[in-house]
Amino acid sequence: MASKQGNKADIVDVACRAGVSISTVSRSFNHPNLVKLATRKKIEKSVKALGYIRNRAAQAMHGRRSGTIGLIVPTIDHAIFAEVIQSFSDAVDQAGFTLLIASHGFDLEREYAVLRKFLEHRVDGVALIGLDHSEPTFQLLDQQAVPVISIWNYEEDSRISCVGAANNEAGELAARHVLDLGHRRIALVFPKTVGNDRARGRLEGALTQLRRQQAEPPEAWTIQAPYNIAEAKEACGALFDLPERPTALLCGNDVIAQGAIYAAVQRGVKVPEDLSVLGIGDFKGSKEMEPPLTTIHFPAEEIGGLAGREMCDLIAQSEDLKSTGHLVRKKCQISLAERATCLPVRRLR
Amino acid sequence: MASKQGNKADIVDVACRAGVSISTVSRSFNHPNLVKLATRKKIEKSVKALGYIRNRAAQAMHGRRSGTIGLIVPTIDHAIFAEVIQSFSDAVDQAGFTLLIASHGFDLEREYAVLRKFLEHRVDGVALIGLDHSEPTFQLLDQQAVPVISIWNYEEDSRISCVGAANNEAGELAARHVLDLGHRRIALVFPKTVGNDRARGRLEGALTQLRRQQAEPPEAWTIQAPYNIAEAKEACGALFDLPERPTALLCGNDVIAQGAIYAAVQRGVKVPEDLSVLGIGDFKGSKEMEPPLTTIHFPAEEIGGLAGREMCDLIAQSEDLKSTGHLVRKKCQISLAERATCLPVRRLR
DNA sequence: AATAGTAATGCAAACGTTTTCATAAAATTT
DNA sequence: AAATTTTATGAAAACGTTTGCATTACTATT
Repeated sequence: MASKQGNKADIVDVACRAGVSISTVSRSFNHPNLVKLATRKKIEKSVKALGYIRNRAAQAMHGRRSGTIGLIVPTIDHAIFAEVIQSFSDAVDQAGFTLLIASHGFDLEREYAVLRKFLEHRVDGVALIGLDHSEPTFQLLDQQAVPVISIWNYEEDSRISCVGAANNEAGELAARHVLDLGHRRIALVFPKTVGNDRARGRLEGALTQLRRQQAEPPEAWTIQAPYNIAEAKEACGALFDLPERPTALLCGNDVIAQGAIYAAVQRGVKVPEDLSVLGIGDFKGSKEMEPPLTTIHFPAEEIGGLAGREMCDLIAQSEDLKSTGHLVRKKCQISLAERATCLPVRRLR
Repeated sequence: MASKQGNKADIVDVACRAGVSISTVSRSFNHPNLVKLATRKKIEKSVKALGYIRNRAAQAMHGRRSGTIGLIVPTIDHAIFAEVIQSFSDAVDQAGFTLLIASHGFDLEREYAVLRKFLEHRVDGVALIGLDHSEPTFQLLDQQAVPVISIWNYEEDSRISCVGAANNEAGELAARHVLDLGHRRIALVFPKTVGNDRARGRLEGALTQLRRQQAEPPEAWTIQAPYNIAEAKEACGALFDLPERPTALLCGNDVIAQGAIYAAVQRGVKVPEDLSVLGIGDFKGSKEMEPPLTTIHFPAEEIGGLAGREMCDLIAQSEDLKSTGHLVRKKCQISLAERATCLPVRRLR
């Protein structure tokens, strides 16, 4: 009766009921080979009967790991991150970790606050999206010496370990493709780049490439839109309503591209005949769109999984603290996914 | 020097450096009004200097709350849940909680395992999606007497507290609409319903309504497709290739509807002229599609936010344990979002 | 049968906090 | 100026584990 009363069972209760000491109970969990099979059985029975659940908080207090990993993302509510979060989650889950997730809404100050909160919970490791973080964030990470990994971006001189792709390459690749198709009248739709190095890298890469070929777009053709269909559609609509229309549109990601295509359809602008549209990201469903979206493929699942496993490794290493603490960087390959929304320019008109 | 050495600062270190006892330091965090301003300043300075971060694990051990809430979802990688997860996260975040998230991939056994793991971490509350859970899950919840809430479904006789909408009503509403438009040749595309009461409710609601009007679809017209564009597109494509084609398509959610529309476009089947398509869910972007998707609106954000706040309330109540522990149920209203993918049947042909 | 070695267990200290109770100092009342 | 109340602080017990060390109970060796 007393056990049912919400006063949850305790290792002491388990020990009593099994007629052994608490040390033995603890050992039977952590080093089963050190306790006799018969005793283990007794303990197990007692655990079952009492509905005992171990208290990780108490374990964590012992300098043991908390068994948690903190993941801080700009937003959960997004095709972009959902996939990478899922695969990261699966990877660390497999290693027995529990995931703490928080979002900061692209606000680097909130990111810092969340990091602090995670540190209070004594997470064994921290994963961040991208490499753009506030100075206090870097310092805190450094000072607390917590294993940390950045997901999504690759940079050879990154300040922290990273697993991801080179966003500027994605931008270049995208620009090169439409350029190769003969386009010169090219417009750009990208989100705000402050605190978002993914977008910045892509934009810069694209711009570099365009400049190299004397095809830099006029100011009216480089517009801003956040990563959401509604606003992207609206922004692109305005672009299409301009007296001069580009022949190709480079979009910051696939969501923007989708918005752009909807805006085009709405106006009777035919994609790809009247307008080539290129996305970046290759989100789920982009391949199935009609027409299928030409885009730059990012191996989101691979990145998330790799990052998750790397995170676990980093944590394992930090355990035997002889670790030299050097950074690890993994670059994942991106590639052009040529589908149906881009056409050579000569076929136009 | 000793402080920088990874041997992280401790409340004792803080106390020493500030020249006060640890009790005072602890108090200055938890009951600031009980300690003199000057002392508090000293402590604060010491905290800053040492880079001290409180240890919630140690706090949690004291019977205090861990400050965490566990959220268990079928999958993160989904338009459906992303939105509700985000708003739930925001709500509990605002109350100072940290969110533990795990997914079970629509596997109720894994759900149980995850729940156990969360309980080991002594989460202050647990949120689940839907009301379909394994018996052991319910028992564990009950026995551990942890505040729990179910998100997404409303049922008046639910076994646990819930915040959500009535999925069968959504199904009925959807069916009624196409019926009202004069359709009789109606096909159904829904995901597997085992362990997914959202889908089951919707399907049953739709079927009930259709039967009521003698419009139950033939077996070949009730097909299965998971919640993902690629497979939905394929399944619907097969449906369209049948000798007889329905005039209306009821989809289990908006993702399936989108897949269906792509399959239609691919085959030159015009939506809505040749085929009316109705989604359920009203995901982000559904309104912006071309043509804009007619669907059943689910207030995902409202549900997530409400659930988050309710979760916090539940936790607060469980604190003063005089709480009678009665369930709370909140029903959110769904509604038909009439847009452009459904047309009255007489206009066909 | 005595001895050494090993396997299984228990005792008690530690982990980093919070909190109750006691005490000292300051402010208020008489 | 003494007595009382209030405010600020400290000492120590508690929370639920793990683990090093000590002890006891077996097994194998001589």
